[in-house]
Amino acid sequence: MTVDGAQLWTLNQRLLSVVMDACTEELADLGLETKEFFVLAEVAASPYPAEIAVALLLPKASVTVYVRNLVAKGFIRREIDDADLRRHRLVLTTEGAEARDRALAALAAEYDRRLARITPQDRTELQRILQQMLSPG
Amino acid sequence: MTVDGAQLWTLNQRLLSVVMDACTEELADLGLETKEFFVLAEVAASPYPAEIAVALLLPKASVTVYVRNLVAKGFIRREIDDADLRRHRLVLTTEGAEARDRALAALAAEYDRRLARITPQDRTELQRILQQMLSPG
DNA sequence: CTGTATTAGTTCCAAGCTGTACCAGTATCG
DNA sequence: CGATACTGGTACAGCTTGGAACTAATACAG
Repeated sequence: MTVDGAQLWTLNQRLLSVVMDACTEELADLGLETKEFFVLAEVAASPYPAEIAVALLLPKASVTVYVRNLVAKGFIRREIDDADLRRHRLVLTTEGAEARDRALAALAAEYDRRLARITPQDRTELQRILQQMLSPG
Repeated sequence: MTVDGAQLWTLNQRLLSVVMDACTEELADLGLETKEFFVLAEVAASPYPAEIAVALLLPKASVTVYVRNLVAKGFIRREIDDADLRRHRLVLTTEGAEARDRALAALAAEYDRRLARITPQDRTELQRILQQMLSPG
């Protein structure tokens, strides 16, 4: 018998909601809104607003807002890209990198609380499966 | 711990975003906003607004709006609960059930497109793992 | 009964998000 | 070079969202 995709999806969806909800307060303590955190965490991999928008499936206008906030909070810094003067290269500040790491740790801790219920073997399994499902194509 | 919880979380999060984004248009064709769909899909299991709010981690005020829209679209109907006159028992209309099923099918199709990359064995595996992680505690 | 506390659902309005229009810099073509 | 098309980022107006206050029904104590 095949596993029901919709059911599986709902299950997964709910899991992520619950974990994120549990972390919202800790993120706030670090001075981060949920959406802002996602942007902050993406800066290292995608240092330009346009790239972040694509990576996170967010409208450009929204990224503008989150970046503005993150700059105001001193978590990131804008630099002008010498190669393309329209671009704002985003750079993590020391505080930004620290906040991001702490936020990721908090998230991992909560997720780990869930992961702890399954065996290490299952965790490796899970990672492999998700990676496979997410791979481009 | 060999598997990084934060990484795993991000992976999973991204997968769900991508799948949901891919379905948004199809849901719109059915006359459903994304959030409305979640409410519609929950009505059968949680027939009262307050229950839906708890189940979906949504504020009551938001549920009010989505329910209003779903009623206006003819997907659900309000009935007064004889046992408790404050309560609005929500009932799926025929159109509502049909729209929900089609939406779920679209979602499952997209998720299946991803699931198709892994073996049936892995799917069962995945379901078991997620269920375990989500179980109350 | 009356008074107090609790719960279901709504309304109000402030805060948040995003589509659209826009400006500035780049690329290409003649 | 000048015209046209495109891309990066921002501004703003309009819609969506959700916290707080509110109303109506229930529960229960005295």
